[in-house]
Amino acid sequence: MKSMKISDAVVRRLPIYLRFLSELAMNNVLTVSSQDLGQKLNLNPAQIRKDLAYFGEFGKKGIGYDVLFLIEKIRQILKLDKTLSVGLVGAGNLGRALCNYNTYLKDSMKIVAVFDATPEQHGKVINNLIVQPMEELEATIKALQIRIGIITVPSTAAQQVATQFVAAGVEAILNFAPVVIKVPNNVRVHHADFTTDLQSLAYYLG
Amino acid sequence: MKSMKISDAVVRRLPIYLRFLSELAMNNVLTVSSQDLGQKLNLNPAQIRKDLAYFGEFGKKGIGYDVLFLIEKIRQILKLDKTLSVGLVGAGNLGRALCNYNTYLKDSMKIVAVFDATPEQHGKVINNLIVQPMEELEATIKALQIRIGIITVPSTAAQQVATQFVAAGVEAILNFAPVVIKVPNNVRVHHADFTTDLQSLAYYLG
DNA sequence: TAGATTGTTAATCGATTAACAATC
DNA sequence: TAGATTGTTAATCGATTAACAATC
Repeated sequence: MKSMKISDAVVRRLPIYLRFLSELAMNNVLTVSSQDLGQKLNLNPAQIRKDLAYFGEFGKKGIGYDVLFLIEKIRQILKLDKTLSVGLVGAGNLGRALCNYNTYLKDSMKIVAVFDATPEQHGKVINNLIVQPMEELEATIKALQIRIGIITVPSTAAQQVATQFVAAGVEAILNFAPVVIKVPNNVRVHHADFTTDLQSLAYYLG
Repeated sequence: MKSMKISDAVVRRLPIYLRFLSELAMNNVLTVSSQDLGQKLNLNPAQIRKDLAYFGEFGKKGIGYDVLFLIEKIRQILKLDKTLSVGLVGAGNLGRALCNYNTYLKDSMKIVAVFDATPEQHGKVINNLIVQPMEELEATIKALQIRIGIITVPSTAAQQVATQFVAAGVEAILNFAPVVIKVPNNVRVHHADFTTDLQSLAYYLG
């Protein structure tokens, strides 16, 4: 069980469970069944039970899952039980917008440094963060122990930024640039490219 | 072949092919093999051939695919050969950032209307678009024949906006709010939620 | 022709769902 | 106890990959 390989599909559902569970907790709901969860999240209850069972026996037969307990467990699984530092490169419109999500991400993650290649941006303040030049990227990432990088630069610069992130020791990258970037096997990349999302949507028009 | 059901996984790769093919075209590359494509896009060549073969015989044995021809075909498949009108609700930081992608989306899609619930936003101009009140949503969507909607409002308002979109005749929705929204079966929703992307990334930290 | 590459079938792999004994 | 719901196995479903004849 311990060393079983968990599929990405499972991992990507965990934050969705977490979010809904947090909402339940805010409403003082104490327990929830896989049936409830499935209904609210448009997922099969068996799938939810299976997803959670990969990591332990979190539920009680006949009762369901304790909301607060499950929140704690999923936080641990996702390594969100401590605050993770995030660095962002690209202080354009999108980058600045993302910086303002810090309040939403709350305790689990925090964007702690912003970089940009254009000198005009340097020194500008975004949500209490000072935009730094690229030359300071490596030193800052190491000093602040940044393990996750966000890329919001134009496509043409994305690969170069990814390479710099990796060289500085970043372990995971969220890439918003509409281009496939390549990194070593030990670094994880997720693509958050809304242009491809939009284009694939068009296929489903009647 | 004509009525074969294409999986979402396939549809979501088509825009990625399209983007890279456009880049090749800009560099005056005339043909490309599935091997080349696979290498550049981190995909299996057999998968690429199979994806494309769902829609027709676009390649030439021994040669590969004609770049311009394939671009045209994928545009047709994705219904991107004519300009699609897009409406956006939520003129916050993220919404404003997305409006500036109009130039990138070029001919295939265009955000043509922006709405917001807060009166302070009404009348403001974003990238040549005037922010309209929600009361005008339905009339504007019908008048401009908007078929795709983007939601960039807070989670608490997302479901309501989705319902309004559907009522106004929108056929596909890209939801940036970190919440699962429900729509009728004939409407397609894609979730573009970077907070869950980020949280699932954390799982892969060493 | 020889080499390259497609389109497609078959094999493999993986993910989802159904079913149900265990049990709260 | 009776009803509800888990954890898990088995069945199903679907997606990816390998292999190769066809052919440019």
